[in-house]
Amino acid sequence: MELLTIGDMAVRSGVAQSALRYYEREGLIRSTRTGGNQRRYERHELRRVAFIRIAQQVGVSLEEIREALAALPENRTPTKADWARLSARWRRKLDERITMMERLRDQLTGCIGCGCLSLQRCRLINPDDRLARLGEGPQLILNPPS
Amino acid sequence: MELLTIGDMAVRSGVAQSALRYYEREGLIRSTRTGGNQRRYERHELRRVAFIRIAQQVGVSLEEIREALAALPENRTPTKADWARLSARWRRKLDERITMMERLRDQLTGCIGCGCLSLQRCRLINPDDRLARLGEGPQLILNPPS
DNA sequence: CTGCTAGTTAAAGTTCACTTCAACTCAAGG
DNA sequence: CCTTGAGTTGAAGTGAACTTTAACTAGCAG
Repeated sequence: MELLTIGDMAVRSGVAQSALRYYEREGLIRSTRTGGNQRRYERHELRRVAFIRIAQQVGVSLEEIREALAALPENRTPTKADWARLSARWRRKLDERITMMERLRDQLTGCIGCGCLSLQRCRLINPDDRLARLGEGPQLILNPPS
Repeated sequence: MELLTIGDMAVRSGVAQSALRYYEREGLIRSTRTGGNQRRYERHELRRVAFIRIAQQVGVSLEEIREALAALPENRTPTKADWARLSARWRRKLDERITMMERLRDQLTGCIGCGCLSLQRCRLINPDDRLARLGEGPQLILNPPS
């Protein structure tokens, strides 16, 4: 089995056929066509789909994922090195997101102690007036300092 | 300033007025009305809004948040203890979510080494055939064992 | 009273990520 | 040749979480 049908892709990736067609329309994955106009996928497209689903779990939009995948070569099958680069970048995104959630958790824990949870007013969520210039809302959580 | 107008709420919570009205329609927050039919919010409603936004950051739907907030008393201003109970439950949700993202990160890191990312086929994402009966897709990530 | 700002409503519109539908084609088996 | 199963399309529908719009009212300064 050289190329995969859309049915194969759906079963092996756990993603609905309609979603795969949608991803293709949105430029996230690609396929060639048979004489009878049916899609055929190279096996490495499964990795793209895997990457898409993993990135979605992290809360990344399809638009951002599309941009990230654009870093992969158009004309040749991506190598391990190509995927490694992409995955390393993504690992950083994941780390940032985990850090943000840990901060959120720690602040919530703090708020259990003080009984607050009052956004701007709460020194645990917004401990520094300096943050005020960044805008309204719980800045430390929404726009964490990098 | 005893009660807050919707404008005050919007500024102090960083949430648009239209969103506040929406939350009220959906039963997430409450207000009283003036003689002229304008909304007036008690200050503790700011905490509800804070909680809503924090929970959303964790990826919880408004429906789930509504159910959680239902644990707060209807007839009296929530006490520190009320908020502490709610926050403690939420902390558990946050911990679970963080654990899931750490697993995701570690698996992605593993895949940088092996260059894979092939869903079912990848032993790092789906290391045990036993998982197959749970359905298609990268089960370890989508339905992590509790 | 005139303006002006801040608030009210119901209803319609928006974005994202898909799914569903209707009508159609293609390839293989009997 | 006929049926069946898998595939195709564009268009419309879905649900979540809001936002926008239009037409209206309330409260206050001058």
